[in-house]
Amino acid sequence: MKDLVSRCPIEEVMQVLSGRWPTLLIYYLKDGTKRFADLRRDNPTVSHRMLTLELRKLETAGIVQRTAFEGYPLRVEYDLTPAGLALVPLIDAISDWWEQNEPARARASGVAEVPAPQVAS
Amino acid sequence: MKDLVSRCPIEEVMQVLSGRWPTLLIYYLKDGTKRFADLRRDNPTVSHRMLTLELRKLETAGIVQRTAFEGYPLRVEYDLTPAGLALVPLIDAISDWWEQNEPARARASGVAEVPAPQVAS
DNA sequence: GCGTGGTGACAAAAAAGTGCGTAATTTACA
DNA sequence: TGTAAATTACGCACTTTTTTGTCACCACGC
Repeated sequence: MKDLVSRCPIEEVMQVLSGRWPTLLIYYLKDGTKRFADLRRDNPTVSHRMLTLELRKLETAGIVQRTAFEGYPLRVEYDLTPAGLALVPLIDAISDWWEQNEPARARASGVAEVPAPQVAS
Repeated sequence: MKDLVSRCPIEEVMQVLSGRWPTLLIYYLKDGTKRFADLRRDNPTVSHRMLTLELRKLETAGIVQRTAFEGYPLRVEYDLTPAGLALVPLIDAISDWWEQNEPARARASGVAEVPAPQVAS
């Protein structure tokens, strides 16, 4: 993560969406407003440090809206922004693609044949 | 990357597509058959070790087709599989989404206001 | 002795987990 | 009634784990 800016947009998006959590968090937030503790309950394997870091990243990327309320006990709400909502069907599409291509994966992880053993010209 | 299998498909795809190289490699391969050295020339910053590792990953994921020819000098060709080709427009869509949401990002990285300072009930 | 497409060992760097502290209020319990 | 403890959403320092880079080496042919 040297520089946030790169030549092509794909590199930039992937800096945000790469990793286990970003897409998962987007999925959980798809259901509506969530609080920090809610998201931890949704996915118990994420550490609180990671969760804050990832949420901040999604926030600065304009995907997640963070709303902090004054007073104790603390209360912070997370929502998808309109941009974040627009991203959901795109992630869905990739998810569907993955499921549809399961047979292709099965084939690919199978035999590794040498298809055209060529003779030197 | 503990186990390759997880509950939901998104987690699985992201294990393959996460990182700088997977999507970039798919983009370069979109133009047609490429050899190992071609891909290194396309992106000089990837180390040869990373390139082999990433290509293997994409291969076992059924995205890339590897074709090795007998004889010296060695010759190995890489292509997108039909599944890989089907993935291209989906990545494109996310790339477009990213570009369209640049203004939203600009806003998000701006001020962080406290919207509703609530009084205790 | 360079190019080709790798593999493996080791080192550096990056990412992620762990545990502690913080604030004010609520609740738990003796 | 008093006090200890839990809750909430983190920040910070430290350690562990994972990822990535570097270098050397292989195979052969020109």
